Amino acid sequence: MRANTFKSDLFSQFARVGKALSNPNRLELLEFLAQGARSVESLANSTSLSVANTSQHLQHLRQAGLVTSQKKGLKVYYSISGDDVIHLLDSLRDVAERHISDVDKIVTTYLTAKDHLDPIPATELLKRVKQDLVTVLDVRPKEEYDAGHVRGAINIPIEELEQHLQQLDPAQEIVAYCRGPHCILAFDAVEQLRKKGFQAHRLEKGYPEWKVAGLPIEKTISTTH
Amino acid sequence: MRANTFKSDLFSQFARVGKALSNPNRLELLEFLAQGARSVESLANSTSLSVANTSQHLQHLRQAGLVTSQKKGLKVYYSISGDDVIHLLDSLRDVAERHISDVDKIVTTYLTAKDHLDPIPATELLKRVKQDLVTVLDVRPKEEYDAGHVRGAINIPIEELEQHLQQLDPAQEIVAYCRGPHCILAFDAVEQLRKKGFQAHRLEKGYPEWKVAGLPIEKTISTTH
DNA sequence: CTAGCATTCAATTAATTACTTGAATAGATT
DNA sequence: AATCTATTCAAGTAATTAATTGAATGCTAG
Repeated sequence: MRANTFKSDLFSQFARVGKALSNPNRLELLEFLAQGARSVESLANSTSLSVANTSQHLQHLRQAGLVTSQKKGLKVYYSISGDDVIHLLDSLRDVAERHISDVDKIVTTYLTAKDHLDPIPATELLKRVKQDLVTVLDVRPKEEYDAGHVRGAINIPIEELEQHLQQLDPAQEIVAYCRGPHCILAFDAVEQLRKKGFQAHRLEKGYPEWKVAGLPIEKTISTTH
Repeated sequence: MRANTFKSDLFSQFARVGKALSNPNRLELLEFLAQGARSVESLANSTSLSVANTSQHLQHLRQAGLVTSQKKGLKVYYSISGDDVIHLLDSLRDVAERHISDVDKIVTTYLTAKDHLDPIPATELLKRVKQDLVTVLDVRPKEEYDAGHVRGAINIPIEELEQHLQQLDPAQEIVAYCRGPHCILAFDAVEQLRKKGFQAHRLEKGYPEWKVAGLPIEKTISTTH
């Protein structure tokens, strides 16, 4: 029957994308890639995976159409295929957050702060930035910041925050962001900053969402090497 | 390390949703459920699955938060958990369509018509409806039409289309829709109608997308039974 | 053109998943 | 209370998936 094989062929294709999203390690790789292109080795170092295993997962993702790869010199760089993939990941997290009660349990178990630290939406941040009311703080590793960040944001990786507090104006509100709505770095940063007396908030989502919304970004220019 | 178990715990939760989307049969069940609530038996009849197997898949979906169940009399009715799930499914299909070349291959293999039969977007249909320029045709089974349909649409299930052509005004444009952007029913309907000399087009997406966009719908009132 | 490096491939093992079959449960109907 | 009906549970098999290890490939730079 024409209609039935068409249907099952199509659902099998859609399921390939679902399969790619069905492994926690692959989801972590996608979150890293959403920040910018990365080599296999670099990804393996950022996760707890072996290089060979990382490579296999990346190929799985590529076959599902979620990432693309490009060889540059000795290294192979993987990137997210498009903005639609960022939206898909956002949708996935959104559904999980709304309908799986364990997600909320995990967040409240690991984070002491109440009501998720009052996240502020991107549009609101943009407004305050224009009035010069806030310091925007990117707490991701330098590598990710360099690959692209919210325009005007300063970068203090979370591990260095305590040592570099003097870079921050105690009189001005701070809005911290990182990789996405559930990335712990910004949560941690806000907690630390509040303890030190700063007025700190978390950006509702992360850099990838800011970028695909078409909001202003900038990159650290890298010289050819 | 606090951050790492938080992260892997969270990604494991998100992966549960991915897992639920990783099986073609579950995706088909979700597509049916997106049309309206359905009993296990009814879903088993609409698919090629046994009742026990259908039940297991539905439980898998429920554990991932994608569907909810409610017992009414003898039967258990399953429903989509929320609009966010419809968006997730749309996002999934969108990514697959854009980045997996096989998807386009399948569509063009099974469908002779060129450029996917000129789909018209929902906003455009709404405009033409207001000017009374089109007949909106729902070609899904009556059960799905009754559970909810585009306001003003008439229902002729695809198998009955050939016998009921006299219900359609040959002078007016026809826009056909069904379960979603890749549902074959509307493709078939447009093909059939064009052969008979009608000016027919396909609605770009299906009923679930129309509904979650907040566009006007209506339901067939069912008496209690 | 050889040595070194990043990535991929191939083979294996352990774990998970899909589906079938038949029995069990929990409500509704007689 | 006994029976019927829709769904779920439980056990078993076949198939798929994740991760490890070590070898192979394909560039690059000396």
